Amino acid sequence: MPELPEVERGRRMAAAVARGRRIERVICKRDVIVFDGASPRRWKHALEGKTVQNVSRIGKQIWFELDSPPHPLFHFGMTGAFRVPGRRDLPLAARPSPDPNEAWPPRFTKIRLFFEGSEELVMTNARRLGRILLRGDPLHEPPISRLGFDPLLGLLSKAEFRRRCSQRKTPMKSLLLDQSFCAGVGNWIADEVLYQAGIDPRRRADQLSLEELERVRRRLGAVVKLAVRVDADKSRFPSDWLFHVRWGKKKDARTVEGNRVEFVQIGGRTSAWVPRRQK
DNA sequence: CTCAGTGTTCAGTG
DNA sequence: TCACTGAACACTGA
Repeated sequence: MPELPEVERGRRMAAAVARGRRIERVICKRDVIVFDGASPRRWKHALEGKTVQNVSRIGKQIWFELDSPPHPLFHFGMTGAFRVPGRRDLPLAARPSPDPNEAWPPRFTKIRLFFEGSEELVMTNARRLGRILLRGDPLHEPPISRLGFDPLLGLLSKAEFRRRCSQRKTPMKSLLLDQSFCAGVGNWIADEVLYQAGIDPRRRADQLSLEELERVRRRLGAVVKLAVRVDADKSRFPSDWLFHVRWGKKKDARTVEGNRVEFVQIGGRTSAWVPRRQK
């Protein structure tokens, strides 16, 4: 379930386990898709004995800075996640009491990293749309080099945001999802931002007024910041967010704040919006 | 059995 | 070449 806030939670979890520690052992599943052709042997060789200096994130990409290249880069896709034993990976409020029968390593584990101090970090990926890659200079190579601004680390200025939006004829919803424009936004964040900004998601980016664009920019910054502050724990998202009604089946008869929620396909993605509030 | 899905990429179109 | 669209990818869970 990874958009920027969930990925940032993953980054923090990984940092807590890995930062400053030496990688003692690596176990990789053979998966040509997720590892983009790299063999388990190559991964073992690249990581074992190295120390993790830092864990960084831009958009939905996470990478470890090791003491020497290549550096591992993780992308969760639609279903990926970091896990650590004992459900310590879940947000506090959502953490069930420890289950002694919990399967470990979890189903769909792709890589297990064992650190000094008996720490373990696992990445799972059920639907194999995630990627685990090695990069010599992660920041300056794809996929990271192709990313646009990260709304948490570097929200664009009003003028620059306006300038870039004014050259795009695509629907505002599609633009927000474009990782080369804005890194880390996914389907729920885009819908939430447009709902809070009061903008019809189908409207072309270049046709929003300056005042409307500024509302979008501000809500983008605010939604992401708040979601990260509560560690992507949805139960702590404000109760008036569209988020709480956008999921699941039975799309008819849903409301937020008494207003009807509609669903429409935009750029191939289901978009939830509220005609009464979004013009 | 069918279909949608918190993501990305790439071929095809104008 | 550019901007944009839609299908494909892979597989689970409803």
